[in-house]
Amino acid sequence: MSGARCAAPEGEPVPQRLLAAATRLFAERGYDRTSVQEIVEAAGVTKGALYHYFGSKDDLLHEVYGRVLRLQQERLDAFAGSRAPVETRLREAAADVVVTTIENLDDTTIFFRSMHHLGPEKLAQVRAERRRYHERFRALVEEGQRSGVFTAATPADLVVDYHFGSVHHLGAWYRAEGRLSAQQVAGHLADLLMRALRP
Amino acid sequence: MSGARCAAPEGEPVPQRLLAAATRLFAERGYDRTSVQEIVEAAGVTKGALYHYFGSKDDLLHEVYGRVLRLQQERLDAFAGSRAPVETRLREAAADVVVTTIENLDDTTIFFRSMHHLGPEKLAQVRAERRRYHERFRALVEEGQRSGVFTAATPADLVVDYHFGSVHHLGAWYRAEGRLSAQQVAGHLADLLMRALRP
Amino acid sequence: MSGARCAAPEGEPVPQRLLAAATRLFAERGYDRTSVQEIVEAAGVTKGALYHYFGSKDDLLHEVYGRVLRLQQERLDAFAGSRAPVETRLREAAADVVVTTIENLDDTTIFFRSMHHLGPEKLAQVRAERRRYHERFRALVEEGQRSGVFTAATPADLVVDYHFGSVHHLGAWYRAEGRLSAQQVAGHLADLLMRALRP
Amino acid sequence: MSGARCAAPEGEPVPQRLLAAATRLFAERGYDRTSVQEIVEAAGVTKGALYHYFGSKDDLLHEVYGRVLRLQQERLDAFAGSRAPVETRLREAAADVVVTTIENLDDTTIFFRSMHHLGPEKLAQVRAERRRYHERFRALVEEGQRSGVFTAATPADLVVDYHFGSVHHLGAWYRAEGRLSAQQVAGHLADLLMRALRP
DNA sequence: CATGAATGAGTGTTCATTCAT
DNA sequence: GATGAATGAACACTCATTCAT
Repeated sequence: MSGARCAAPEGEPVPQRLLAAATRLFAERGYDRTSVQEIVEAAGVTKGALYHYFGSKDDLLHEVYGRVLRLQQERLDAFAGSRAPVETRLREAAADVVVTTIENLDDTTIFFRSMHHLGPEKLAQVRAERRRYHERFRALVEEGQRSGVFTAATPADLVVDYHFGSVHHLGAWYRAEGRLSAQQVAGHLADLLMRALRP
Repeated sequence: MSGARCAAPEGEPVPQRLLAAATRLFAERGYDRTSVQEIVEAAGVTKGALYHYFGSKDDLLHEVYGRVLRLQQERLDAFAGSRAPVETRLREAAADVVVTTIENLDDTTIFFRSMHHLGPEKLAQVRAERRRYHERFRALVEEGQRSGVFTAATPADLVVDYHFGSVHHLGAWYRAEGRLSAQQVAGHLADLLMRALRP
Repeated sequence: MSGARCAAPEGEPVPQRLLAAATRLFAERGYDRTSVQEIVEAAGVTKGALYHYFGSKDDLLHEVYGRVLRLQQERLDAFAGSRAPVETRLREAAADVVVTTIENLDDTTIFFRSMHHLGPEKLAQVRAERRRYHERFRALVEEGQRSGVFTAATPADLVVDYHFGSVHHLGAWYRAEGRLSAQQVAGHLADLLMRALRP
Repeated sequence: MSGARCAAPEGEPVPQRLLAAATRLFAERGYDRTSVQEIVEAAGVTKGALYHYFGSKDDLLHEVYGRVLRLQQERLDAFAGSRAPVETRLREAAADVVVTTIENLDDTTIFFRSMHHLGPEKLAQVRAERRRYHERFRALVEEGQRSGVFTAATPADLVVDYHFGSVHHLGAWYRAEGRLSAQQVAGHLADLLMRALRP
């Protein structure tokens, strides 16, 4: 009866097991095609346990978002805050967001596909954090434009949306078993961005 | 009974009214947050009428897809087939897909967000048409790379995914009432692509 | 466009084609699993045509019943009214109802399975005709019992229900492609009845 | 709120109440004239409760079948396995199936009228159990035919179908408030069978 | 005579959530 | 902390029937 019968090991704490199961299922079949029943079965717990730790189904979604937002914000802060020249900082940040997106492809796929299932106040919160991330990235572009190492022909926020568009889109085509590693893809996409910014 | 009480004018034929209502609602709140009941109310008809013309809810989605796929394929064919130099042809195609995406922002938003709700065989069909579109675009990039007017540093399909990523992403940020017109956005995004391809 | 494309030949009049199609479909999948749409498609006409000739879906059922009731009543009248000895008359009637049931197995299967779908007044009418048929048959049994050629140990109506039970049940097991012909089955069942009635 | 307002007493467990309500309604108006809504109202619970215990509407039907099949199989085993002479064993089995059919007339009426509403795999299972029952009964007939106490003029399976036909048919005419008790009917029908088998 | 678009009440089923234990 | 029976509103979809043409 006990032991390692289910995918989620009983060693890990219940909330983590629930979150892991939900993440996998949301990415596999989408938020609304996944029932709470399926999540608790995959996590090897009962419905009561889920509602003990999470207020609702979309709380789970919110937690997934929190995880990926926190991760990306932290990494961006690290790259942007270095003392390297701006083109190095932007390049590394641009490549890193690709790598971490691929490494957490489930989370980010869910992010961009299921946002609209959050309730209004959680959605507002997520959007605010997202905007902060965008602005931080945009500041790097603007810094380079002001100092002349990047062309100012294109408004900085368009540049940011251009790059992030391709990042969002990774879930639509990137396959781990494919020809290119995460690092190779990141290198190529960062190259494209840097070339597009040459004066 | 008569008059302009509902959003969908009674003058138009019922199938068009249904499709218009569905498109708007799918774009506003997503495919599965939209009930069939809401669609028929918005169109001013009854459920029976909907199922008289469409086999299922996801038939409506499929019709939206058909419309946008046909439109984009035709426009790409026109641009790609011209006699202009390859950099002109690619630039115009790249800008045009932005303009038509913005002009049909509801349809394209639905497209990229709700694809996974189609049944397997409809999904396969849509994906096949989508792939053809991609390949046509990629052929332009490769032509330029072979003739040396574009850099070959980045594989052509990555370039295409890079550009289309930003196109898919338009629905996430473009607002008609914003600062930039569709043409201006298209010009900027095409510039970014062309600069990224400079040798 | 014209010709013999559909199962129901266009040569036959429309009401007959409808009735034939309905009979086949009712027997195949039951009354409620058959939609009016399927009937008209199988008959190669439109819904309007059906409602032109028949007042409702259960009118079709009623017509099927009428056909089989009329047929069986007529045949029973013929056998019962002959001048042969009563044991011959009963035996022949008992065998004949088996043969005609098998020859119209679709109709009779529908009859015994779908009766309860008729509206109250049609149901009453069918039941009345059915009862007349039963009574006619019972009269033969009683005649033989009074004259001593049949045992009177079992009440005549139980005898009739015994025999008709096995007739109703034919649809559950008889297969045209099976080992026994309709006549052989009829012979055996009539034998069983006659032996059961021996004094 | 409390009290004896509904047919199903609140003392009994919910699944039993649902099954009892379903049995009664299926027998009264047939499987498909009975809606799930009517069943839950009769049982005094909600739809959610029904689907908590039963996977689907036809699961209810299947449960009814299971009950009657189990009962009849057990009783037949008891009678067939006794040490009495074969004519006694067959007579008692033939009479007993009539008594238990009458005592569970709702269940058996449903059985013979609604079988075809089961899904394919459930139907196959029920048919297999039914066939076992038939074969057990047929073995008794064959045993008597081999030993010469029964005539071999009629094939044994025809004899079995003859008798079971009349059993199936009981629901069509037997009324508890009628002239004959279950035992009396059973006696008469067993008599008919035994007389029909006399050499 | 016949059409087929349109109706509207109805179907079985799902599911996030609650709460007595 | 955790259970799982029970809720109740919502869901996509069906279909016999009607009626303007």
